[in-house]
Amino acid sequence: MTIGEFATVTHLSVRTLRRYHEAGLLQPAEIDRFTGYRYYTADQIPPAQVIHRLRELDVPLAEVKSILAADPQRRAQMITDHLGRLEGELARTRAAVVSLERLLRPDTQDLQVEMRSVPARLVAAVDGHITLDGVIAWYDAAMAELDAAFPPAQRTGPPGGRYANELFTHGTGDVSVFRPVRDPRASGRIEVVELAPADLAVAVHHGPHDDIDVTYGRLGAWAAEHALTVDGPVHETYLVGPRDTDSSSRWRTEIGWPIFRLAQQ
Amino acid sequence: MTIGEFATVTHLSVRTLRRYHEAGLLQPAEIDRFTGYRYYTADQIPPAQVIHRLRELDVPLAEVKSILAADPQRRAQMITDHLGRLEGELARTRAAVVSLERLLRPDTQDLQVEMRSVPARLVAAVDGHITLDGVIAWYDAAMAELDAAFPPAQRTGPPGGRYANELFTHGTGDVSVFRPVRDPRASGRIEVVELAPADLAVAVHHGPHDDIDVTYGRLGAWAAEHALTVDGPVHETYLVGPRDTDSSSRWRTEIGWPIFRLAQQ
DNA sequence: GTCAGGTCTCCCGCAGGGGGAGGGTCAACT
DNA sequence: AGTTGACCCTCCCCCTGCGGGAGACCTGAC
Repeated sequence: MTIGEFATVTHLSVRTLRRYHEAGLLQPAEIDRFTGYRYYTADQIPPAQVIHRLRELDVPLAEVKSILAADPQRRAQMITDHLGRLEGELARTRAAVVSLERLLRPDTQDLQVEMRSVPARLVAAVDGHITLDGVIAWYDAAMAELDAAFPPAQRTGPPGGRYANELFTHGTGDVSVFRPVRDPRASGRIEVVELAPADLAVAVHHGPHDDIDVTYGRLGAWAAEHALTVDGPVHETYLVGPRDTDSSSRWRTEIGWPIFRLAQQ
Repeated sequence: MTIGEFATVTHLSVRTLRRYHEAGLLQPAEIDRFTGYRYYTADQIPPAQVIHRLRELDVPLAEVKSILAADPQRRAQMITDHLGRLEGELARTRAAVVSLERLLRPDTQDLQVEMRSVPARLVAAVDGHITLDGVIAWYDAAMAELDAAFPPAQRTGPPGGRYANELFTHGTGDVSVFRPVRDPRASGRIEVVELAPADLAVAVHHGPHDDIDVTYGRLGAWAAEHALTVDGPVHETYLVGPRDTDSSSRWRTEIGWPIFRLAQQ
């Protein structure tokens, strides 16, 4: 079969077939050494269709290649993994829809902002340098480790986190989650850390974190209107979180942004 | 606010803000005429967040721009339209998953292929030149028009369609859907057309059309093994379709591919 | 005045494709 | 045995939305 006939039979475009050849996904059965013409055979139709389906699922070409090269069991695993990623994307899309709706109706109530000086304190913390996509998974794992190491009786306050601004503006940055506990000690990834003191502008975000950036924005607007500059990593304190309630609409997250030169205002 | 501060507050990257400015999505409140420095104000935070959400929903920048420019009612309509498209994508993704599973388990039964000479016949048809994404919507509308013009008593056989191969290989092509009826006559988009005679290789696809290309492929493989060349637009005949049953798994679609020079074999 | 960190513009990269140029090949006609 | 039109080849540029990095300029705190 010539490439055109093969394209007709598989419902792929000629260009796409050439690209798949170049990428090593689908080697033509025969290539004329003199003319460069690609010739395909009927038994290449099923692999072409598998590639087509995987591409419909937005599997990157490189991953398609390794899926095709893997044995059936490993292949099933890779496909399942990818479907899991699609699930995650779907959840994020749903959250964006909900948040967009909220965003488009005008604000009903004003944001309560409080200035607060936080002293230094010793906590059990897990640090990491991570990317924005992985922040949820990383957070869950780190917090689970802290919870396991320090049972409720030893805890002296709600857990918190510090997030470098580059995490949001560049997609990657330093993150730290911590728990204040009676007797902090290192174990596994957990370290004993002294949190630096800070002057914070503090507001509370109600509900799930899908649109927490709205509260960030309002807090930033407040700072701008008061001629203050936000600076340094943001502080989050999980007053009410997934470990405390089943309903994410009841979550309460305190957001604290270090305010530059607050003491000298 | 400088662009960096604004980026921190909105959780957008500096580069992205510059791009949004260039694209005319978000004009900085002030631009220094001498240095080119962009300066933003607090009331630009909400629009920036709306843009952020729309981009999370994969709305193209151009469309974001027109959404922002539209009045609230029209805006809501455009967003609803986009969510409809996302729904469609989701459905297609689900179909691809199901079809991929089918594809990865080996074929259970052979395909029955029949050779058939179809004589010319006069039908009521709707023609169009369409893109692959719009084929379902176009088909539904055209078939509804045919159904309305010719009530069951006047119909003399199942409806059908002809699809140019370029539709699949280049994403756009000529399509025609038709119904054989007792007394074809033109009205609206409906024309009276004489279908050209053809020599077809015919197979029946069972089930929904999500993986109809698998049957196409098997039919193509059959043709290749019999040293025949598929040529010309494919014929589909909807023996059992959505108008005949509630369960898409009971659909039966006859696929006929014109075989080149069959008569001289 | 110095100097680090911000900011500017401009160019290149990525994915996975499409459009088109310019030239060689195939196969069905006369 | 040509001719001719459809096919195929490679190569380059463009699209989207973003990131990386270079080189130059600006800002503001010491």
